[in-house]
Amino acid sequence: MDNYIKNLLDFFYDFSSFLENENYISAIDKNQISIDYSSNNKQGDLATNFLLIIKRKIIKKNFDIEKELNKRIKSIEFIDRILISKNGFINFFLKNDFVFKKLNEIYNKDFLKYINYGDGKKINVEFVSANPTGPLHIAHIRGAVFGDVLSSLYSKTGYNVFREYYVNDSGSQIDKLSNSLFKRYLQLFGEKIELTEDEYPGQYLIDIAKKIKNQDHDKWLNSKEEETIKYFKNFALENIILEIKSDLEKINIKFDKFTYESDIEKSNIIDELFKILDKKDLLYNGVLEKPKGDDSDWEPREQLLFKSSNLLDNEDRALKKLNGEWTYFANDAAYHFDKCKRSFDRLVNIWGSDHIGYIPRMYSIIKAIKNDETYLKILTCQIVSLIQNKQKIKMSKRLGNFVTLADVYSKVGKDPIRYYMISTKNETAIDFDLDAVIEKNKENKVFYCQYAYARASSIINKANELNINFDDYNNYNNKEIISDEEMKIIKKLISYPYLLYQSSYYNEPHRLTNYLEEVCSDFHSIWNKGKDNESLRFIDEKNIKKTISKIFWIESFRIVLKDIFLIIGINAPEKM
RNA sequence: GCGCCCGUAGCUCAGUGGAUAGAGCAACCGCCUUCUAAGCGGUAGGUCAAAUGUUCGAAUCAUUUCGGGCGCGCCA
Repeated sequence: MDNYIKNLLDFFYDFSSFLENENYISAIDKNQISIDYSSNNKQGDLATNFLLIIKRKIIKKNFDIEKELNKRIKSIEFIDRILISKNGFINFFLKNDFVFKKLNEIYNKDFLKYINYGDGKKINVEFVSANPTGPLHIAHIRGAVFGDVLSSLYSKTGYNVFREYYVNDSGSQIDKLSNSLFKRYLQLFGEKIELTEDEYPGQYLIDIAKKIKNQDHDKWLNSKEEETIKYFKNFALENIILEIKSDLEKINIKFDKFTYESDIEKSNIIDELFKILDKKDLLYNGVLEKPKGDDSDWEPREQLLFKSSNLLDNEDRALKKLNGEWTYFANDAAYHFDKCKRSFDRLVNIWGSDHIGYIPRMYSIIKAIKNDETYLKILTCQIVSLIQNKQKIKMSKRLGNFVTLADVYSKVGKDPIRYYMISTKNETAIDFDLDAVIEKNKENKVFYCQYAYARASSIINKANELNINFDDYNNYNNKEIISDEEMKIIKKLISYPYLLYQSSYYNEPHRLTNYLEEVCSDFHSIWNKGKDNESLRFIDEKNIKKTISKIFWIESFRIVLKDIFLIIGINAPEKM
């Protein structure tokens, strides 16, 4: 949190303690006191609800709280004056000198010291983790971008971030994948063999089969079955994972580690975890209740269960399949145990909304291991529906009609994808109208913000050409040469560190794009005022003093924009 | 049936205890002899799904109802 906001909060904590100690008011919940940037800056720069909180708690009515407040507030050096509104808000006006001092911190990129809220802690962010049974499609992009931007945001706010992808390269889905690939290979040799309904029909497996044919020719037509299956499985996985990595790189996403489920299975980490669970009396052999929904082929069977209902889940969960293999959950639990052991201070998972039902059991595992309910945080992304020809497209892997990341990338490019995917709150389901994004750039606000950056850059370049030197800036009295509109944008710029803090704290990167659009709108507006009125232009060669004070905030504006662009992973073009 | 998410302008979405509910797109009217018009200014557009409650104050919290989405076996 930026220090002056904290100072102000502390002031009101102290003030309320004073009022309580003197029995002017009864005890209040201090957490209810808030300091916010005002939505309407005519009423002030910051506001607090303090008086509203204590309103009902007043004991001694003859004590003039406002008078006492006015007296004490003078001790805060950055407050120019306060204004108490009719409805009870206390509005603060910042001193101009202070505002320019904070702007100077932005200009000197000296603001990060206020937002070191991660304090160097190690945080592991697991995201995407799409099954390697096919290329990434539109639904995966959201989680990918969200996880990546959130990670950058954590870095920015002082965390030591580790990006990780969990590859489910094991289990029956992978067997189906290699079977599908083998059938495609056989088809290339004219064999009349069809995929079953639950196998993978996408074109990508035909392409991979062709690769095998080109490389090995008919080698696998008559080989030993066991060897063949193994070969096709590895070949499919290797190729698909490579493609996934390359797709992610297209939109600038890189991981520090890919962890493979098959490696977890091979290690003894599952046994290790189970010893712990057993010691805590959380394992037993039992029969699960009959499921709701479709239960046509269900029959009661005894199996190894995790007593998650004792922890944070509403029922117990299976760990072992009837055929003796571990369930997906057992492996994933072991994987999380492994992450716990790798000395991270926090774990964050980004999951698709289709895994929401799975959250309580994973929290239960972490609680069993760490006895800490905050160690792991699972965030979910709601689905992205694709709109084409004004209609929602139902995507299905089985039908093979999903739109891939590569498709979307080739049509709109990296920046619009990233910007769009991050500008909506992760828990809102979104409709992605591909036609609109392709046809009209305007539909995507990324260009609006980048254009503001390009315009600002052109000013700076021109100033450089004119050899205008910013060093004297702090000697000037800027009040007289900065307009109200410019003051407004400057005040928004100095709130940037607080924005970073809040976005990181609430895990909400979309706050960044909201802020961007606001500040860019202000900038475009000021720019156009200079078109109508020459005296409002940024560069005036006859008045270098005025020019420098304008350029100073424009450069600060660029610094903030570039900083945000970097976090959300888009380009900062100096020309458009 | 149960769990989670959502319902805000014609469309896509912000706002999630605070002041007169916002933006973009679409519509309409203006602004390029100009530091970049991918821009700006203006007009129009709202029962914040509904009801009740909590509160000094509710789009925001609680309860209920309606509507939509995603889940709910030993799949992954």
